[in-house]
Amino acid sequence: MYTNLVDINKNMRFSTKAEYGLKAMTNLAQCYPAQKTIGEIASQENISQKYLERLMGILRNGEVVQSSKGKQGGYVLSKDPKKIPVGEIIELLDGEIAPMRCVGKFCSSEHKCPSSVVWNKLGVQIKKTLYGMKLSDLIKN
Amino acid sequence: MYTNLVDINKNMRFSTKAEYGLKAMTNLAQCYPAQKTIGEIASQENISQKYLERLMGILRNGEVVQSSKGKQGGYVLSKDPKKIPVGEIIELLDGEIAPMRCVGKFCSSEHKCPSSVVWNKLGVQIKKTLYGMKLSDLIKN
DNA sequence: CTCCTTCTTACTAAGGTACTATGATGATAT
DNA sequence: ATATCATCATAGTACCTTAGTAAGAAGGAG
Repeated sequence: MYTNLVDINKNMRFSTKAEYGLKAMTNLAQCYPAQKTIGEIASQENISQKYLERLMGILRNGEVVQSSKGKQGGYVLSKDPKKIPVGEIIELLDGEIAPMRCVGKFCSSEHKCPSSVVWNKLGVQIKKTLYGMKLSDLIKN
Repeated sequence: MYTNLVDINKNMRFSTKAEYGLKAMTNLAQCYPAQKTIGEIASQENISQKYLERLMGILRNGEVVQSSKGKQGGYVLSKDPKKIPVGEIIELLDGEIAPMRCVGKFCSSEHKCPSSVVWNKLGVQIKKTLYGMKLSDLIKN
């Protein structure tokens, strides 16, 4: 028997950055258009506050949230949850979605390997799915 | 600016195991029902032979290929390429596809987080896409 | 018996994730 | 002003996975 080279897929999986970021965003969506502090979000979603600070920084650079400093500071969504696609949040945090590295690096357009069809088709599917869902679809009210 | 916590997505990407394995399988599909040695496949697809040996072992355990040892030995597909879904090969090599760990570990069925909707929906989509494609779809003839 | 294959385990370098630690910066209430 | 409370930013670390390499055992064909 092979030693467990394979057990459960760690590939083809989003990081906790995406998980935490999406949780924080849905949390903010639920109180939109009110604001909240990172401390509140972190404790409600059970995320390390310090780690979440960094993630929120990325989301702020990506302009899906706005922040205000100092006392009475906090975070707000910068748009209506109906207008924020889930895919945008995930790609901000995890980088562009591309299920395989062979995009222009190994497989150039002249020397395409047959399996590249799979990765391209899948990439399109994933993006379509994630950009079709909006933040507002994730909250019950 | 944040130091490049994020640059290009390394998550949500298949490993080279899946890449190499799929290349090897399409290679075998092209000469089906003839057999080939690992050495031939490795050099044609530009993969480390030793590494490929291990991957082929996984595929053999998964019963998508059959092997014969010794001189005149080699590998054959165990079924017609039309009957081998791409998803089967990938899941053998990379493990079961689940885009987020929250399947039964953190999010139990009673305490579902809103974002789990995303991961579940996406997982279904990905599997549908990958099991819809057969090995025969990847070869031109 | 000796080639030529597949089969198996053990090991390792490089790199990424998921944080923690430490503090700077800035707004507000007193 | 100054204490307080929040965001903003950099540096460092423990752990784990990937993507191999190294070394050889097992077994069939001639």
